[in-house]
Amino acid sequence: MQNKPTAEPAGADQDIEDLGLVDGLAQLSFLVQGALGKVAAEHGLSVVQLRLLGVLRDRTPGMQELAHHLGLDKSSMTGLVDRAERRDLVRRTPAAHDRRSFLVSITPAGQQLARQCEALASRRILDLTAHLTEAQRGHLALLASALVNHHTTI
Amino acid sequence: MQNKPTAEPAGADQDIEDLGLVDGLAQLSFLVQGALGKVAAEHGLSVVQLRLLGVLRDRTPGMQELAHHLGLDKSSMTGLVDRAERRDLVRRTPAAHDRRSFLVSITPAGQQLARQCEALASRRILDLTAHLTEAQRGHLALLASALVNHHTTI
DNA sequence: TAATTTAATTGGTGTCACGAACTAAGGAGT
DNA sequence: ACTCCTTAGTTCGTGACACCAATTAAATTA
Repeated sequence: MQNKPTAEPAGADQDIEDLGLVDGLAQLSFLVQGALGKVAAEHGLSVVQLRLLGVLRDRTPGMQELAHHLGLDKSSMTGLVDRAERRDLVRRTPAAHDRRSFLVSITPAGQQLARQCEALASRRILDLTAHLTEAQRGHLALLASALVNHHTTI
Repeated sequence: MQNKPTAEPAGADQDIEDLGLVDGLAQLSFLVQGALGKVAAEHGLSVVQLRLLGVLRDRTPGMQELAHHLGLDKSSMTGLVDRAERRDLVRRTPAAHDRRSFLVSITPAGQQLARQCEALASRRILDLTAHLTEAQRGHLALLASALVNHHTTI
């Protein structure tokens, strides 16, 4: 997931080693997570908190639902939301029809922070792709979207 | 980083929303990290440990160097290598020319575990891209490689 | 040799993740 | 109504991780 395997015959553009799909995506994900991590850190957040805010931009799910969406255990959510709530980034609202459950929503402060992080993240991720051509960036965006869409739709 | 922005005019293939480069890559990275996390978990590892083994497949760096490569603080490395060493996945060898430093290398057990995880990770990541065409997979691999190569070369 | 830099560790704090056990509320079935 | 079971969320205990600041020991420089 991290090494440079046997070099390919000859790179078309420059000396680009084809890492293969698996290593390529794995390492790409580390790069992106690193970038997001830095952005989050600059605002005193963790990647998970940042992701939480991102999720809540257009949703107001219950704890359970949120846990499922983030791929976390429900017990992990309690602490996550607790910490975010303590910073006034997020709010728990009693659900209308079920006195056991809460709806988690983002606060104005949370929205503002999220927007700041987004802007920064955009710049950082664009930096990551700075050496790609505009066409390549577009292509990459489409391929990533295609992949992601499929797996969030399901 | 997580929402579905304004839909594009009309998807070429199917109803693919273009998330844009930033959201697309961010969400893709979450998917990939999730997949790697599951693979690691199935073998009692964390993503970081798995990555550590990956790095050591073709390197024998010092602690410092390793920390830099993983983007971690040197103090984080001590614990990381400690835990891996405790499981006999990794070994500290005194460096030849500097009695302060150690070279970290992977053990046979570590290599074996790494290979198992690689195989599993390959399958899982291929599953992620199952609905892409072979050409798209190839393209994605090349774009990811181009991006990654640039940022590990620098 | 003395002063500085470097490699790594230690100790302290906080985040995050999980599983197991628990509380409280909703629903089923009788 | 009244058990029985499921569901939503929390609590508790444990461990991995990550950082910073401070420390030790070796190497380097002056």
